[in-house]
Amino acid sequence: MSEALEKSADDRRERIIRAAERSFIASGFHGARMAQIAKEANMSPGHIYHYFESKEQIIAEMIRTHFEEKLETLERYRDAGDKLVDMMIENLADSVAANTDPFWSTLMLEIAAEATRNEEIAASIRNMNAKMRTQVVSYLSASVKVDDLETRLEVFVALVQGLGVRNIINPNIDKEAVVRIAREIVEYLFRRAS
Amino acid sequence: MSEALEKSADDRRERIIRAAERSFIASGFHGARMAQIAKEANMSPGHIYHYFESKEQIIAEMIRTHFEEKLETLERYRDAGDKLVDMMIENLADSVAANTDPFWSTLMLEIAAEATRNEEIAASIRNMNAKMRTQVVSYLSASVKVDDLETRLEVFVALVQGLGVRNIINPNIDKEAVVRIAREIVEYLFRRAS
Amino acid sequence: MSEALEKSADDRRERIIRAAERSFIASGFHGARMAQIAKEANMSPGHIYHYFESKEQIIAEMIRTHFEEKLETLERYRDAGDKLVDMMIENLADSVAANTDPFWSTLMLEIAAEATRNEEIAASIRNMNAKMRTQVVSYLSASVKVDDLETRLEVFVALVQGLGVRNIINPNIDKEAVVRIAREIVEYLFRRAS
Amino acid sequence: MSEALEKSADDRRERIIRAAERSFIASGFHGARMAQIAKEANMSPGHIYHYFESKEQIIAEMIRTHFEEKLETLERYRDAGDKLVDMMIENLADSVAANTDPFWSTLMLEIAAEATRNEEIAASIRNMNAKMRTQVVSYLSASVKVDDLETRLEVFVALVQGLGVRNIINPNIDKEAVVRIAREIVEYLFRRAS
DNA sequence: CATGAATGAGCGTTCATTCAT
DNA sequence: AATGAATGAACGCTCATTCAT
Repeated sequence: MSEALEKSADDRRERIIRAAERSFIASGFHGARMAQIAKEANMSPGHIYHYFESKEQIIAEMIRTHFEEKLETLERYRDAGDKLVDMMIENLADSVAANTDPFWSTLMLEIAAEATRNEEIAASIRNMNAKMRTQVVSYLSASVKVDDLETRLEVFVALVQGLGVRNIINPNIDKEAVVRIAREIVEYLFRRAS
Repeated sequence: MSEALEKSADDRRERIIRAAERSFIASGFHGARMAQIAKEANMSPGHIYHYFESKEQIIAEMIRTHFEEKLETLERYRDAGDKLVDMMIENLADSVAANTDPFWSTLMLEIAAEATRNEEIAASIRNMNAKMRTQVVSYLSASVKVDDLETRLEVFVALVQGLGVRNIINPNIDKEAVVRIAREIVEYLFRRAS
Repeated sequence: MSEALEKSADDRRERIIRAAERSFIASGFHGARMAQIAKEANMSPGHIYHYFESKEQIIAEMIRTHFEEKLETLERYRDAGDKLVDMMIENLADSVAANTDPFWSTLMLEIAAEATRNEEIAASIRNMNAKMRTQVVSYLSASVKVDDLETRLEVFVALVQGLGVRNIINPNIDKEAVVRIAREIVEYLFRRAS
Repeated sequence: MSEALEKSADDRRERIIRAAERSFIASGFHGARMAQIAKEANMSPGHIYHYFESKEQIIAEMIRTHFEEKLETLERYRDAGDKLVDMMIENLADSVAANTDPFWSTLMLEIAAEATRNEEIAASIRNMNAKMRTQVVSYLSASVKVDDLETRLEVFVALVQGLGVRNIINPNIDKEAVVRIAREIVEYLFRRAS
């Protein structure tokens, strides 16, 4: 019973976070109203406070959840060995698609903007980003032998995330063409370099 | 006299926009209070409404002003001819520095986020961005003979702006190393391609 | 069985009232939360509503209980006869102590304040106070022969309860010295007068 | 101009405090709603916050104002010399009337109750009460030569304030008769003692 | 009988905007 | 033109009460 209840409580938290996410995407962290989130979560505003202490906490937890999911996604590259760059190139279309997804890119924008304002969240993001970077660098370093690997990775991530921002400003970019070019850049960054 | 007054009114609008910009950078579009903007502009809150109809309008106008300035900046590349890519490469350190400047990148984030919420602003941004793209493409097309030039330009801009976002999440990136790598990417995009 | 259940129900009501009393003393009528009362009563918040219709009703009943207990206490003076004033003087230290007890005086304050707001409670208090006064007057009239006995009693009660209020404002009063003086006032009120 | 403005601001604060006082008497500190206070003050809720930081601050300031007024009232006894006790006896009817005034006694109740909950206010009240006590003791000590003067004063104040509380519980007390008896108690406390 | 999850009205407070001067 | 006092709608959040189990 206790376990069932716990699961249920986790479900509720999950539901609230997902509802909040939708609201945040639609209205921004500040524009999203607790009433709106409650409605999205099929819940009364008051009840949300059984699971979260404040709107602020929901934002923080949603961000954490997002990064954790990203981190898990990286696991699939763990045992790629020297096929990692191949995989990256193969998956590049997916990566670009994911980053230019209007929902995700909007959310990333909100998160980054929040980080410039809220030091607690900034610290948490820096920390989680460092974990991800360390992980990917460790995977890559097996096959990519360059001393500026971290910088190259940062450039790669900047490119992909930058495409997300550009897609907001100009949604007409030819994604296929972009992927074609990006692929060659990845080759340059992680293959010709090795 | 009428002209003097008009000029004075423009000065006031300009002063308000600059004040708003500082406030927006410090607190975000939503977080900036009209009272704060008024103080920055050395003006009473009420008086701002002689020059702007709403905070929303100030935001819109500030964004427009920003893009206009960017557009003007591009003018200096007008007569570069086939030296344009050289110039871009030469100026890359400055471009990266400008885009990773916390003030500017924060503002860019706010602007992009606002565009996802406010269709009027989104349209205006798309329009001004198209102008800029057209201009740069026309400059570049003289020396860079590729059929996917627009896409390459988009990739370049994504990279540089992406570095701005990354710099918020990870302010420790080695900018010199980044510029070194970015330079080679620009070479690849616009030179080897030619 | 029905009787056992009834008794049990009364026990529960009693337990709730005691729990409420503790909460009211700690936080005031308004400040005490139903959740807090429920916790004190080792009961779920919802279950309290099987025994009381509302928080308001708990307050009313708690006040009634208090006065009933006071009334019962007075019984011990019933057969004092002409020793009653002696007893009052003897017990004065205890009376002062009881009235300056922070718990009781806080509660008295809350009750009096509530009476100024809630006519139903005010009426109930007036009624129970009248009963007490009648009782004490009847006991006293045996030995104290004055025509303004009721007034003298009221003055006495005012003094003792007033000490309770003063003790909140100035907790450093020398209670022994106060009792010494109060004793002489009681003598004056009920003895020299006789 | 600056002085006129300042005066006006003080007027507003005064008006708010008076409005709050009426609301507090009617509904208690907690029961009184800012909207109600605003209405009483002929002001919008928002505007109150130009003059006070919070409801809490209004309460604190109202209490302070009250004590200051009381303190000023005491000034008239400053030069009474050995006529002071005569004056006290003469003014007793007024003192009792003032203390049994439903508005004042209700407010005193709220203040005392608040002091049991809010240490900041408790400290402020203790402090202001000490000032008043010191002042009256200094006036009285000229003519009343007893070593327990402070205690006697405390007993006197307890009696008069206690009558205020009693008057809430039993509004039918014969005030004239009470004053007659109280007068003799005052004589006993401050005259026979000398 | 008993729980505690769930509700939603209503609170104190903020702030873009308006208005009197 | 210019001020800043004034407005009031709307927010995040609380908590007495109800309801599903």
